[in-house]
Amino acid sequence: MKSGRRAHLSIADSSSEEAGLTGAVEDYLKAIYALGRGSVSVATNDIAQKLDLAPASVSGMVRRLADQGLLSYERYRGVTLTDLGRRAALRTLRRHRVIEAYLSGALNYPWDRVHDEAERLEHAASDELVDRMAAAIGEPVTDPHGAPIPSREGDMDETEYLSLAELGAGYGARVVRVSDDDPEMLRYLGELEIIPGAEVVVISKAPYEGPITLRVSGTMLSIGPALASQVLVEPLTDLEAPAH
Amino acid sequence: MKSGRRAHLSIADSSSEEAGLTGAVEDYLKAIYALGRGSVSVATNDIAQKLDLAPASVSGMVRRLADQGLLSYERYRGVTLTDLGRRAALRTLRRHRVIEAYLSGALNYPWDRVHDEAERLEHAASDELVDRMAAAIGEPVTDPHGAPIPSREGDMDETEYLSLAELGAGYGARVVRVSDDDPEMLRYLGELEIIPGAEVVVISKAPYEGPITLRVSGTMLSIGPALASQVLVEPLTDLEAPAH
DNA sequence: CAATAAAGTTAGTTCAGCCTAATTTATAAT
DNA sequence: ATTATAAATTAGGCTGAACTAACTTTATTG
Repeated sequence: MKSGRRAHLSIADSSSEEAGLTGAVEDYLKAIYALGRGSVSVATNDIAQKLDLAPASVSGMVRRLADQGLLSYERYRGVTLTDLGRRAALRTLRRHRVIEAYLSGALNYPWDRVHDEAERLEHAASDELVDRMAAAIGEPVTDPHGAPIPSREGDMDETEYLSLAELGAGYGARVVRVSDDDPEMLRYLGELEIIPGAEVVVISKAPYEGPITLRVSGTMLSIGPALASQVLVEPLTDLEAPAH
Repeated sequence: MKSGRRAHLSIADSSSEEAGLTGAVEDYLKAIYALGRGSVSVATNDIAQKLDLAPASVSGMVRRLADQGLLSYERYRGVTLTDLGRRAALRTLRRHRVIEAYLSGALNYPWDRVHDEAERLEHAASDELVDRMAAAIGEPVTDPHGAPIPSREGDMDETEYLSLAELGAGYGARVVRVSDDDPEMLRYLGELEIIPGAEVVVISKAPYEGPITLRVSGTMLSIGPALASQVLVEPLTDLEAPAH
């Protein structure tokens, strides 16, 4: 091999220079982390579905990732991130969410478009840039959709929340997080003011997957359970069964 | 080909979604533009050198770029950008320089590090992001090194400037631009306060590529011609041959 | 104007990531 | 225990973008 060459090794040397992972690898790790909440074993088909790839492609990549020590893998048995892989995943997650928060907070990006932009920038931004962004907007602890931002050291709040669909009629709750990858859904939720921090009260739930009626900032509205399940909430204990 | 697939086609669909050029292609176009000032024919070997690639690699890529209509190419004869190619190059240049200006202006990035960061981000940032950045810092017309930023429409100030090495002894000038890709040199120039906007007076020039003595913001200093040739200036007609 | 140097090109490889098609393994149901 | 189904894997191919080694063109110059 000629030594000084290779300005472009695809984008291999792009992002986290420290780690030297390609964008594709970072996406796999993120997906595996998301599916396995960090340590549970993940099915290759689920990875394929999440990344919109053919299952065969995942089999191939997963072997390479195992060779690189990013995950452990037994044929036909699913994969689990190693410590190295988990840390890399969290680093990418931090990048992604800091970038989202920055775009929203500093550049007034609408919340339904930050995800796609961050999806690309997360592979190109240096740690220094990400840290400067975080500092510039006051070290946020969540992204614009309420997802927790891992610390520089790789710790992340893993609290599990209830979804709005699971909340019983009569209960009040505060919205903590909404799913971030469907722009249209985000625009709709925004219109309804179902955003992190908002207080909602479940007025009623129709049976058989029927509509859920809510009061959100004084307004009544009802949404389907598919949408409600994408909204995570923290029940307000002091606001049970309000006058109705 | 399967239709809905392909989440990762390398980074092909990343950057200027409108154009769908890969990062490598954008780099080639930028290099060719820089070498040919837009319309002059450029030698493939020069491209190879600029991008730090083997000449053979350039031969291959250049053919593909010609197929895509981005440049015109005759074997053994060098390449010339087409209109399409030129516009793509200027789009990338705009991205690059707006990003540099933004990093410097909004995030306090030191001017010797903005280039490398922008080099990666320019392939990932959307036009919308670039426009928002430009707006956020007041639509700058140059980057932190004094290089002109192409307009959204693809026009760029192509004024040619004299280098400090070419300026005669006794003449005063204003620094308009310094070359941007050597961090160490930039740090040194920064220390000397030889930065865009600074006024310099050439006190004397030693013969045979000897040192050039300058006065910069009240201080005397001397630099070699190699460095001086990287500093572009605009002579101040009203400041000739100052008392000395 | 031939000899050589310099510039540029082909040919053939490699690697990352993807694909489809065919096959294998694991699981669940009779 | 066999068999159907679902999940996962191999096998084989393709593209983009690089490389080396060997060859061809063009340019230079005695």
